[in-house]
Amino acid sequence: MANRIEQLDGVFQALADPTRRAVVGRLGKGPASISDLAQPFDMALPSFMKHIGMLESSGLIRTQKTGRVRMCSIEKEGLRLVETWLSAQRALWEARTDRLEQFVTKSQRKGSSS
Amino acid sequence: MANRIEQLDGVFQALADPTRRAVVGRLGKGPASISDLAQPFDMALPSFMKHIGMLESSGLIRTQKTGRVRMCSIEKEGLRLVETWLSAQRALWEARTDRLEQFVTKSQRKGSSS
DNA sequence: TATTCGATTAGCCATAAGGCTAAGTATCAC
DNA sequence: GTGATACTTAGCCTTATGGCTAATCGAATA
Repeated sequence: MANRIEQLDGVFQALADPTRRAVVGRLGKGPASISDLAQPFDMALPSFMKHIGMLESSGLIRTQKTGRVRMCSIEKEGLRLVETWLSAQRALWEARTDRLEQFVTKSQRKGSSS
Repeated sequence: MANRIEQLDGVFQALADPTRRAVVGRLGKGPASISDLAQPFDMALPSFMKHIGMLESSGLIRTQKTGRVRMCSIEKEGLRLVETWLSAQRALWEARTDRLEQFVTKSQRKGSSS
């Protein structure tokens, strides 16, 4: 599973657009069809479809076509990747909070101000 | 604070690149100069500087020049934005886990894998 | 069966991203 | 004050992103 890292690229990239984050937010409340999802956005359908495509290929959502309707739902594992990465970062910087704290405390004794 | 949303664009965009995530990871362990940070990457300095620029303008890192050296450090508030957004999403989908669970279970019978 | 409706494909366009080289600026070390 | 060091600026290139229109395809429906 070395491609976890590459998948993170896609997930973050997908989340870097407000339309796509809104879609993720909407799908967080429950599945919806493409046109349901597209309706709030002032955008041509093909443009919107590109967003859906990026969300799906990044693994943030899942879609399935039934008849002529394509239903979309959230894929929890997508956001979980982000959570995992984020936890790792937090772990890093919290591991050195003590040292930093000491440094800052020392510095403030000499320089004061805020 | 309506621009929180726009700032999220930048933060996610910044994190969508492995070089930049690596820099964030490195800075999580402590501050470093530009050339220290650049050294592990096989990339011309100006290219690397663009990454630093994006990280800084997104609010993920802070930099400060002293003499001819520019020191970079992590800006915790940047990643905190992501954490906040992520919590909001989790809150959404956990509020309806039961219904989702049923839908997902059905859908997964047909597709998905890995 | 003819229409309409939901989605898709194909192509175009402008801008941004991510890389490069070459040349410039400002310290710092001699 | 010469030269090395650490960035910075300017400009170029290629590919990706995010938008559009027009035309197509396959269900559903009248």
